[in-house]
Amino acid sequence: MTGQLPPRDFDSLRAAIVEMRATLPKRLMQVASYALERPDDMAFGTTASIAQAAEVQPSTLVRFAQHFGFDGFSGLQQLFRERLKERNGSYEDRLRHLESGGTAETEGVAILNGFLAAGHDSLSTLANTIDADALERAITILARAQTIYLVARRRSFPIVTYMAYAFGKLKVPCRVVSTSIGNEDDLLAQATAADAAFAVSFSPYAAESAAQAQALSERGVAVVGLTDSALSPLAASTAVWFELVEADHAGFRSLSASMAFAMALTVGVAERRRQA
Amino acid sequence: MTGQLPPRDFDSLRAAIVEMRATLPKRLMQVASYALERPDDMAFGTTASIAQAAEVQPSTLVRFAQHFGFDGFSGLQQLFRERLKERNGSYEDRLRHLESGGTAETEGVAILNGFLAAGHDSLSTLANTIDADALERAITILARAQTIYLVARRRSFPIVTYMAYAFGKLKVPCRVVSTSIGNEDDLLAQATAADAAFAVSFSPYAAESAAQAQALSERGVAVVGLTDSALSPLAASTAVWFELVEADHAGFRSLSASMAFAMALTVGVAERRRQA
DNA sequence: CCAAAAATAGAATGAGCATTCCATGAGGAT
DNA sequence: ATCCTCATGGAATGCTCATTCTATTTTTGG
Repeated sequence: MTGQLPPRDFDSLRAAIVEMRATLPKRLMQVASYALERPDDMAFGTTASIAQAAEVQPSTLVRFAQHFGFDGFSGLQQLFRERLKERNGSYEDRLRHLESGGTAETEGVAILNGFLAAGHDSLSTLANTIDADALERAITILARAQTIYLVARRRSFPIVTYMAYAFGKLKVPCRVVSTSIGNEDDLLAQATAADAAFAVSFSPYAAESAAQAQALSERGVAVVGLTDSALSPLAASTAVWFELVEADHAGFRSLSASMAFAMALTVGVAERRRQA
Repeated sequence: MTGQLPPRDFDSLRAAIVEMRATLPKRLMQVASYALERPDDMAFGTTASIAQAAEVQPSTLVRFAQHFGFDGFSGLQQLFRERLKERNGSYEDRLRHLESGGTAETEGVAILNGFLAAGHDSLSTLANTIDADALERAITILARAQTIYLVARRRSFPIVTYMAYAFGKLKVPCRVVSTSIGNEDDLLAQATAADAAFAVSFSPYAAESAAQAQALSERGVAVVGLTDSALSPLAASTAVWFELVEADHAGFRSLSASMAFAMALTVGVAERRRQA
């Protein structure tokens, strides 16, 4: 490709990269990923700083640029700079475009916008209602635990699935109390007062989740709860619980705020354990 | 002014310039005018190029910067660069606002606010980048399917878990291609051209997801993809794919926007099927 | 399994950069 | 009028940058 004309703008470059995806050598691919992932940094950085961030050699950046027909890295970087400038200039344009486009909105986009609006609402509500003390206590409880038991069903299940994934990455021992073998009770029987649990249950409440939270609580295992109402059966048997109401769109709720909360709790716990 | 602290952001600088308007020497005034008039060029230019454009000496630019408390021109230029970045996404803006406003903020709340800001940002980005046509096509493909196969691993797994739950409620036949029995291939072997699949894969991409999406695609099953980069191995074997980049907080990403998108797609498909 | 080709890492290089320095010029006070 | 102060122009400087070069590793093709 070296002999050809270089892409004229950022979108062309993007297209060229996508097209060559299959044939691009390893390191050049690394640069390509970084370039598309963090275009702002590409615009401002130097070969040295970008190379370090992308974990390649500075010379690789030059080879990458030449691979796409540029003289050197500088020519490539110009594309990223112009992109930033243009984004700025046409900012109002884009807003207007969104507004006008809003009239000819397809049904799919209308639904998506509904969920996006609901997501914003949920996140804002959570920001305003969060109890800082409760959050600290919850982090303390979970950070102290030997093993964290994660209890959830149905709609709440994805939340603990994600937490389990993140905890795993962070080397925090946890177990999802799940049911494909049907040995949940055996699993829970292993929990001791040195452990802790995190239980999630949204309306309509799954009876098992509440029952398991209660069982754990009675055996001296501290339970942190996440639910959507003070009347939730979960609230009764938790040491700390949080109320989180996801805004709904047309009767359906997404998990936008719950996921943000779950990640905050997960990272908070890992951070606390790291400090200790 | 030379001894004082430099302005922290572009607006502060602007205010400082306006305030000193009367007492600023002639050449420094010239620089000030140029800086406010063409901030983009200030962000990208070199002392030489800017000096020429503003019709002053390079050293005047340095003196100008020092006059406002910076070490040199580079520190001043940083303000103009950050201004350009922030215009694009208000994420960092908001984070800094949260930082400055939250005086007695506990660590847990700080982390949560980070994820909330990231969530808002992700949702906004999704709203701005969604391709309405692609969404309609995806809904059409999935609505026509006899059975929808859901492919995802690791971080993406909670998304399809939730979709499976919601599809179940909505009486749309679907199957999560998951692995506790290890019969994934047998499961996929049942898929025909009358079916369709939805595959999710975020970096770092799980090889199995991409492979399964490709296998399905090769057998005539239309695949709708959700990923975070045009370079994702998933993009190669999909009939329609969406790029969704979750903003991160301290290197961790939540699934706020992904969940909103998943629900929009789910409800959109159910709605389309109801109409047909 | 080997040879040829391509890709890569890392040091070397030269150009261009921000910055400093100093001589000169302008303006105001005594 | 003469000094003093501060702004200015422009050359000098040292440093960082993008780029090139070469030895080595990895990949490709017979």
